Amino acid sequence: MKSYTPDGHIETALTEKDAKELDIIELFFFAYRDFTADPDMILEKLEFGRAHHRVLYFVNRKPGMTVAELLEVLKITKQSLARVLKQLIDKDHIVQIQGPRDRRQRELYPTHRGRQLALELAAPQSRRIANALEQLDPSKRAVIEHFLKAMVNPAQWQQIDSLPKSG
Amino acid sequence: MKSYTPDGHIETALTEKDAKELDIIELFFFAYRDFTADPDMILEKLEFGRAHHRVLYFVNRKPGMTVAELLEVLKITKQSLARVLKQLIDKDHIVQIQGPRDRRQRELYPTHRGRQLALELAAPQSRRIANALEQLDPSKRAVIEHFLKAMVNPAQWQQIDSLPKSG
DNA sequence: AAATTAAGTCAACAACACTGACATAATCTT
DNA sequence: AAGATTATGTCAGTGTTGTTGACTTAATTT
Repeated sequence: MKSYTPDGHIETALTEKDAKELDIIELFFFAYRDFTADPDMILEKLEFGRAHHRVLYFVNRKPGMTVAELLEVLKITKQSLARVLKQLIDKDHIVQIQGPRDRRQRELYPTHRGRQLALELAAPQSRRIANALEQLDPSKRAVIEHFLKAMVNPAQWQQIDSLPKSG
Repeated sequence: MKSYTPDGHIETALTEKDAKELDIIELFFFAYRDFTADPDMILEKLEFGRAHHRVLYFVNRKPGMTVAELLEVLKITKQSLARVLKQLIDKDHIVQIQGPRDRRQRELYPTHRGRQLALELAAPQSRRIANALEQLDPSKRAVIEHFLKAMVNPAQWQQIDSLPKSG
């Protein structure tokens, strides 16, 4: 059914017959694109980028996190983290405190400003999610969460589970 | 309940009480991180990046797409697309054909090689999704699709709807 | 005392995005 | 037919976010 042209190019679209789950592959792309676009606009005004957002987010979710833990979650190198973290510290969004048990470690905490910004950045994302869930009946929430968690490598579920629940 | 320390840093974690849907915010982050990691490994060997993947994907999904259409979907500038597209053309994954109606346009088509690579890149992503769905009963598939579509800006639903269905 | 670990730093580099300016060819408008 | 607009391509410069590799410092472990 794949139609070839004289010069060898393909005119037939790739569809579900060729590869499964294409619809979800592209929905995931579009959803993530728009999901990140909202905070990006806020960050631009502060001369921060998406990398700053990620650091700020996780430090707020787990205050006292060490540098090594953060690197594990973000899956980037310490040199890459260094620049971004330095800027967040300089602009008084995060502070580093020498680890009490092991004084080589640096525990990361948000300042009041850092907490405020994290909340401001979370707001449009919460709104987008709440809006998407509203169109579903409440029992469906668990389905979404289960699906998303199953999309994550099981080896890293521990990262998710280590974050605090609603409390 | 927010506990301040003498020097002003915050030790209390950000939780659902402070901002809604945090669990889905972070699940979305982790899921997308791992979802893109699989094709990234394949691309590395070919000296391609994630940008090449996105171009190749959409050209395969809608052969004959023009440059302008692609820019709209990817939300990048033509200068940014140029480099990546040139490399895909040089390495014989995509061809450009002068538009038959409007000869200013360049219609983009995958070559056989380009189709093969698109399939190879889609494979691990399909597998990951199929595996995540397997743990749910089949009726739940529609719930996921509905949720993901609702996460996309309605103004861009037309981009999703313009892609070919299984047919 | 020696080895290892946590973190920081310097330097070079690459991918992928951006802005602004300009060129060419084709189409549309008047 | 002339002029304006459109689709694409290209050149040059810049910024963010990532990489590798090498080295330092201080603290902890062996």
